[in-house]
Amino acid sequence: MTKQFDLLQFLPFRLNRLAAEMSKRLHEIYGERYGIDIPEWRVLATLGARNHATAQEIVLSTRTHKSTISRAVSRLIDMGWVERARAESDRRNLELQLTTTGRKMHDEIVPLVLLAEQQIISRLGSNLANVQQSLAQLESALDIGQSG
Amino acid sequence: MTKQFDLLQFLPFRLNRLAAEMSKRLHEIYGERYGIDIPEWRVLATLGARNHATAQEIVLSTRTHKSTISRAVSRLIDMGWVERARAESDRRNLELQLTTTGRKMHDEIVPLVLLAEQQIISRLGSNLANVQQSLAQLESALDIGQSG
DNA sequence: CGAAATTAGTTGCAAGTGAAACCAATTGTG
DNA sequence: CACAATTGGTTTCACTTGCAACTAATTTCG
Repeated sequence: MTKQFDLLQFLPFRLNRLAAEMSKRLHEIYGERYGIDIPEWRVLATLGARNHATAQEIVLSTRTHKSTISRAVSRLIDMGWVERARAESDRRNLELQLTTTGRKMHDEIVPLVLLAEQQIISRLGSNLANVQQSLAQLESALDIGQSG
Repeated sequence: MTKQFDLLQFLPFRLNRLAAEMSKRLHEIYGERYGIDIPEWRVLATLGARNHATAQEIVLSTRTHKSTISRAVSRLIDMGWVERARAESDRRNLELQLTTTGRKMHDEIVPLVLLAEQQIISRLGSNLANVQQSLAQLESALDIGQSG
């Protein structure tokens, strides 16, 4: 018999469990109230921060599959939150940006998710800096660039 | 305009991205070589550590949905890695345990995944203790019990 | 004892996802 | 200039998953 293996101490498992629990809580907020899912939220948040971006840029910065982003963008366009136009520079590129409505929704949702994050963060107390540092170290160990 | 929201610094997003990257790397090891997926691996690892358990116990300790565990167990039984028998004590319970083959596969796979974990961990260097502590703090902040 | 409630596990169904094939527009090169 | 190669994005398909409804075995309690 090999040395006992402890799943509960296994790094990938712990990360998975933390991420699943956190996503679930978040989605309870923006999912129910605004009818969007996680990929749509990521698009919204990215466009909110950048003002405009192509789908490809969103793919890279969020590390989400391009077909997932494509579908999320389509839905946001259907909802009237996002608009799309061919870029002048390279007409293959479709520049995305929030509509007035999209901006309004973004500005409404962001404080809610920040509040939810804050509730977790507050429970970390003085360990917050430590945790943030650890996340950065893990990202670095996994070659996940800071900017995507 | 609200204060800019930075997705890349957002705790849930970072956890998701870390977990996704880690799972992907792990699955490249046991998935390709042994033809099992993540839920099956979780069942295997749990039974390997406990010798026997019910599906419900695996559900609780891995925090995986019971239908997912049910299907993973079925496949492992089909593969001849796990066997099942009604418990004497409470005949609703189906006690699961590894077969001889299952134990052999477990003992083969565990060193491989531990090696993969070790490669990440080694890149954390002296920060390892710090990271482990942070994970425990996050688990605690999210009310994820240590034992499931 | 027997009906109602409880608990373990399975399965049908609908929704979401990634891989790969595909389409569209542009750019590079002979 | 035309055609191959590249790049951005979409869609089809197969698969996974969670939820909810279900079956089965057991326990509780009038």
